[in-house]
Amino acid sequence: MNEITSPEPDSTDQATTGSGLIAERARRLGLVEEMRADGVQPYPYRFDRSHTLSEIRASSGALEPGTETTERVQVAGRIMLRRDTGKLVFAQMRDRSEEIQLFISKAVIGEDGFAAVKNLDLGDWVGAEGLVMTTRTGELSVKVDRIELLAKAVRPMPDKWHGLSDTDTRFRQRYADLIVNAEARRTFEIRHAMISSFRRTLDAKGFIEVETPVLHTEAGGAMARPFITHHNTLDMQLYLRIALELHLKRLIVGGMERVYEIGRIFRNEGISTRHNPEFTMMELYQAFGDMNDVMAITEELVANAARDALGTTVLEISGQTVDLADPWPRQRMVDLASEALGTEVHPSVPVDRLRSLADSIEVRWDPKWGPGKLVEELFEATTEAHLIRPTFVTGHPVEISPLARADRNDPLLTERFELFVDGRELANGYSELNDPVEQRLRFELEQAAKEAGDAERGSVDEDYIRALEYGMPPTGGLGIGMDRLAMLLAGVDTIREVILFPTLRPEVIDS
RNA sequence: GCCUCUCUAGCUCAAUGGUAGAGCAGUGGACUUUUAAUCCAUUGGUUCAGGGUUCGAGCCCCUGGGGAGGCACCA
Repeated sequence: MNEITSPEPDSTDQATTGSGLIAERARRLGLVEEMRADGVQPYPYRFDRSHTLSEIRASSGALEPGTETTERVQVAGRIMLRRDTGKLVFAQMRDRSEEIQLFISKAVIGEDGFAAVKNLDLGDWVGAEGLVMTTRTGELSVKVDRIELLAKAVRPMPDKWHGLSDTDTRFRQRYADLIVNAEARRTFEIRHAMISSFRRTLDAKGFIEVETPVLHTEAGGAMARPFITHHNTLDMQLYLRIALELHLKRLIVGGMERVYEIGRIFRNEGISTRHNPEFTMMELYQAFGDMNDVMAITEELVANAARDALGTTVLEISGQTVDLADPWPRQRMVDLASEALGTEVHPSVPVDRLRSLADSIEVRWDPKWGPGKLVEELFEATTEAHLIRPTFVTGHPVEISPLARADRNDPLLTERFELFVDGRELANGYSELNDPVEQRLRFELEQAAKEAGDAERGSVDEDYIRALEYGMPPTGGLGIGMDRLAMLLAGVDTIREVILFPTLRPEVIDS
């Protein structure tokens, strides 16, 4: 785009008589000025709408072709298409709910009104008043006798037929994407329906929605590199949270019994089709329960969300037909890895043996890793990508699960599960470790690993230990990656499609 | 961070190393039942940026930038 720094006296005239974006914008701004000169407000303050477009379609969608009704409506929306046959203009109006045709006859609306219609551009917001009718081909329409510009679009819309396809533009200018791409609108409707369904399910079960701090003095509750920020007045370093877990469990200590939070968390790691630096997690904690209780809740939440967002629990996932309402298989991580490798995989297996197994399938390993981490790596390399149908993988090693309670039958494993669907991890939960003495030992192991150079490991959260010392009841906890669940329900293959404004490098915008 | 691909008009896309084009949008004209309306005419370009090779570069090479996919890391 041109600099505005060279305004020759006649540059505006030139722009309006030429073409391209500059001229197009100048032409439309010119129309705005003309309206003002005529005493018409091109950006009025409000409009009284009597019906949404879907309401009209619901009540009058079955009219016979060629019907004239006496039902008067006031509708508002954006002009998406225009078909001008001279003294009769057909315009497609769209609001949030629907699209309906405006039937604008010069004989009905009069000279002045018709002249104003001729000045409308695609993308303009208008309010229109008239009678509901159908054309002789049966198209439901509003026969307009009054029309008012509600907001002038001075920039042209993307291609009316092809929409926007450039991913860069779609994500940077999400507004334009939403205007022209119905798929994008549908995806975010599904996302909303899913989140709203979660709240209904949890509220019905007696869970209380809470909000906990985003700014943390220690980034705990998960293994991830945090974003670091700074508070000026306190002159202290703060971290953006990487999980909701530790604060929510403090609330269980406080006696709230059933809490959940749907919140944004931040991880300073790579970006991919499955990862955005900020993403939305739902975590819940239920007193007196264990991992089995929260696995049941997981199944219910996801099945309900599918029902509410899609009207069905049956999904096509990577070519397989899956009914989310069916119970999901539960398999131990060590069994899956053992089966895949044809030999026993377990944290009790000597670390050298596990390392050579890793070598045999070309999994790179770090000498700092213990047997537990190696078990997880072996599972991920052999099995994770093949878990298409929803599957609970259980029994993660203690070494990689510092906040989960040890398995009542196997001290090297925990009562933990992760839910995998379509090869992606979607949820994580466990029987929460509530013994303050053991929790301190686990934290100390984390801290030692961190000091040995593993930036993703944790440290000792003294306040959290103090909370546990007051006594935390037996508790089941769950975290669900809401973006990934939205991907599953919407059937899209990148997380950017379910995040309205995904993280991108800054754009250089010239004027 | 590494590898591969990609970037052309407002949008969607063409263009053997040889005059940068089309459709949509826009402009002018015709048309009172269209459905991406149609028909006639027409405006519009720093081909992401900067270098290089060449008689000649949108195209080949180098550097940089944006984006996408994959790997690594992770959820």
